[in-house]
Amino acid sequence: MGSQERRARERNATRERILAAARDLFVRDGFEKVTLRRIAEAIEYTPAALYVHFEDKRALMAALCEEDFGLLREAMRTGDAIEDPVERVRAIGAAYVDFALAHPHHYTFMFMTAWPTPEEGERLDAVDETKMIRHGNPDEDAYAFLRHAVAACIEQGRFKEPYTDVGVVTQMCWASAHGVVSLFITHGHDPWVDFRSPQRSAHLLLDAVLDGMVATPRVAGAGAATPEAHS
Amino acid sequence: MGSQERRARERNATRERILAAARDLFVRDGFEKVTLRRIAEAIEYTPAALYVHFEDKRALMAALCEEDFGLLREAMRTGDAIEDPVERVRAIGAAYVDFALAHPHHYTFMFMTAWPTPEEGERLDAVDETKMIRHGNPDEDAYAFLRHAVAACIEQGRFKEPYTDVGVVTQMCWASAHGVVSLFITHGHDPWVDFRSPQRSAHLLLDAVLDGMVATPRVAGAGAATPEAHS
DNA sequence: AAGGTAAACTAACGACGTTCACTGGCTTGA
DNA sequence: TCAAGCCAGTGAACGTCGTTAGTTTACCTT
Repeated sequence: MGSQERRARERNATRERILAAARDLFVRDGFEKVTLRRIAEAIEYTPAALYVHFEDKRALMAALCEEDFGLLREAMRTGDAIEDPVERVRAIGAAYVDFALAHPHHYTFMFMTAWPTPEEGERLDAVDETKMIRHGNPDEDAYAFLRHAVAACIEQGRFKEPYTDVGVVTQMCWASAHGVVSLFITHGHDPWVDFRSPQRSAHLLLDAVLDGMVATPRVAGAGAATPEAHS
Repeated sequence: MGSQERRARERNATRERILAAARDLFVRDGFEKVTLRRIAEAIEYTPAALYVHFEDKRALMAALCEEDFGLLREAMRTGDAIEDPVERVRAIGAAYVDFALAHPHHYTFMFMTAWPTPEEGERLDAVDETKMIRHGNPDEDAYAFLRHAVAACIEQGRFKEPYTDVGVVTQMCWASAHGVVSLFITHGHDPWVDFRSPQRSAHLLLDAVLDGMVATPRVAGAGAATPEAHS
């Protein structure tokens, strides 16, 4: 019977309707306005109905972001074709920044929300696998992607000492992009700080960092270390 | 009569007791565990009593952080004696990072929490002055402090093109420190990212950035651009 | 001693996430 | 064909939260 499949399809459809309603509120009003009751109301359901499709609110939000963070993964592959690893890192950073600024609420949720640390008691057992994967995977992907590009830089001897630890350098690059966009998201509209274009700041910062790390800043290379490349 | 003064003193004392109880919960359990009801219970008061001393929860939290952020201001003055402006920026960054890692909950609240943006309707009138000052002032101070050091660098021609915009360069430096510590705070304990010492990463990042911006990286100067200065 | 002031209390409101017993329509198998 | 069972969704409640209005209580002033 295809009826089972139809049921599964219907189930998935309402799941998607829930996520769509949530995304609607999320993108428009931000994280704290997304309420199970509001989501339910939007699709003319009862709040309790959402628990048929998601374990809890956090799982719902995670699923929502996981969907949209496919875009980040895809965007970061922009640099795939670039053979020069330093330029690839630069391209990845630019894509990352563009994504963050295009989806500030998602970005806030995924990269700027400190989840309650597993409280001593609840270790491997209580924290079930799906939760870990849901939360960790999307950006692990992105992280691994950046790390791979950084590793290529180091393997080719493009970075001088002491910038030869893949983990540390990856975090430095990540932090450069994250630092600019997250500051802009939280303080970009504060009146007391004259915020310029975050894109420009981020590009300049990544340029400066890479310029500071490359072994031979102004040698033939591939034009890798000329900050004027971005305006 | 000194009775008025005594009343004021008593009033201030309970205000401090409230803040102390809040800080206790805050430092130990983090932001979302700090509840007006819990604070009140800790000092054997009723939740409603807190509204005699603070306008609302946010004002209470802001007052709490404002107190402790005096430490940040003080810590950042460490570099005051350093005459070389680039080195001063480096010292400021180091103090900033140390503070953030020493007070992660405070740091999260002040620099990583996106406040609800003034919603179109409520502009200059609705958002009253005290709120603005309470929120903006502590880190504006720190921001102005960093900005001043950066301006000295630029005035002395220490940074090459295109790193000559005080605002942009200040934000780049700020973002470098903030990027590392905020990533560490949110993702430092995630199993899927092998986080190294955030201090080391932050120092290296700031070194790389400054190294990438200084006009003549390896010239007599003042040893300003040797990343090995920090391990 | 009477009146005023202000800190603190009692009690409640509305909104939140979450739970649990239930219902009603659909699928299934005899 | 019809009883059994499954399961998406309901209704009502629980405990928590921030916040408010009205009231009490203790002290100060006159």
